[in-house]
Amino acid sequence: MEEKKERILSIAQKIFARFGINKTTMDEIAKMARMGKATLYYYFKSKEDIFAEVIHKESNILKQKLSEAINKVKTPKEKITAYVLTRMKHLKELVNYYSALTDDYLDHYSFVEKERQNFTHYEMDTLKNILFAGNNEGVFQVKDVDVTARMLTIALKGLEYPLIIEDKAVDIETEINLMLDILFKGMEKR
Amino acid sequence: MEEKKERILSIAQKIFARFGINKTTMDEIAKMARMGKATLYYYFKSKEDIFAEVIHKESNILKQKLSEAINKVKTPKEKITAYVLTRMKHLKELVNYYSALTDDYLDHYSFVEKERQNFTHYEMDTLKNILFAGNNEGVFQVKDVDVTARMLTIALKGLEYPLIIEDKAVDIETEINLMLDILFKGMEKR
DNA sequence: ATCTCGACCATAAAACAATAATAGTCGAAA
DNA sequence: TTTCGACTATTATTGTTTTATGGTCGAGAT
Repeated sequence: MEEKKERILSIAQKIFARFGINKTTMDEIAKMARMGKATLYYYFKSKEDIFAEVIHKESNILKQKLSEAINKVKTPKEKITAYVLTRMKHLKELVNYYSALTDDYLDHYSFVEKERQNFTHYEMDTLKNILFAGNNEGVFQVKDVDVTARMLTIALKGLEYPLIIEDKAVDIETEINLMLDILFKGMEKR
Repeated sequence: MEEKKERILSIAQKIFARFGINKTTMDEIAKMARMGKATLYYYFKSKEDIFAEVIHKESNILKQKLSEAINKVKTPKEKITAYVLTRMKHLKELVNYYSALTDDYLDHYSFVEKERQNFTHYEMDTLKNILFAGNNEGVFQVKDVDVTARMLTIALKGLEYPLIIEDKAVDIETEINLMLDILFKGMEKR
């Protein structure tokens, strides 16, 4: 029954978010889901497997939110702005996924690596498409779309840092907008 | 005798670089310096103290290299390029300092935090000065110098990541130059 | 068949004790 | 002023026992 699986996943998601994969026990998940531990193994192969699915779910949520945000606006500039802001906004909410992307101790799980690559791929693809469209519409004049897309992801990576330490003195959204202003001016056709 | 202190520091620097602060013993340092362990305590208060001075020394080396690189060229654009490339090039060489900036397990040492802040301050100051000069010379037209400088540091922070995993497929220097091209275009007066 | 679980096992983690390493001190001496 | 051997108090390591936990199985419920 797919519905039960979902229930387990959403419970596990919360517990993982709070304690991480190591400090979360199968008994805990089972108890919270009001079922025997053995039952979990009827629906999932292992603890890793549950975690992997949680990560995957969160990853898809983020991708969906990003795609939605992009489609809601028209111009390439708006799309990039929407992308960056949406990414910032939702990434920290998806605790498990975020920790999968950043925590070193999760490196050795192959599914984590797979999910990371998958997202990087999506991110690069999406940004490249926007840049291409911008070029075609005559808004941008980006020579090397690949490099520029990579540059954007690098900048996004850098932005995660102030996001974590959440320095209240800095208004991240304003900051991002000013930063994008410069980037846009650099990419604009003239 | 200040010279002896220097000798101890430069020996400790090498050992710390290889084994980190925890796995380095005072006996080791003493033996390498061909002196009794107790003598170390004549020159330094503690092991932390030695490490702090090593960090401080490396931090100063980096600052000096950066200042040199900047002064060697004239235009603001050249200065920024020189800054970024010099930073990339030398940061990974200064092993102890680099690990102080990045390793979480060093967080609780107050001198590490102090050194981090100190460097961030230097970095922001230096970049801001270049941007100001660029504005005054009519090369740049940067509205908010503070935010732009912060943006540059964020981008630099993001660049550290591909630096660590050193993906051979990407030529970092070329990448940086292309990236700076866009940024310059965005900051240029027109 | 599909699903649930108690009882069970093997392994991994925690707790503990005993031992060894190590940071740091001190007084004597060069 | 500088050096260091001998010492101590702490911290880290190692080996051992105990506990916790991931995962299996077969019996029974639906």
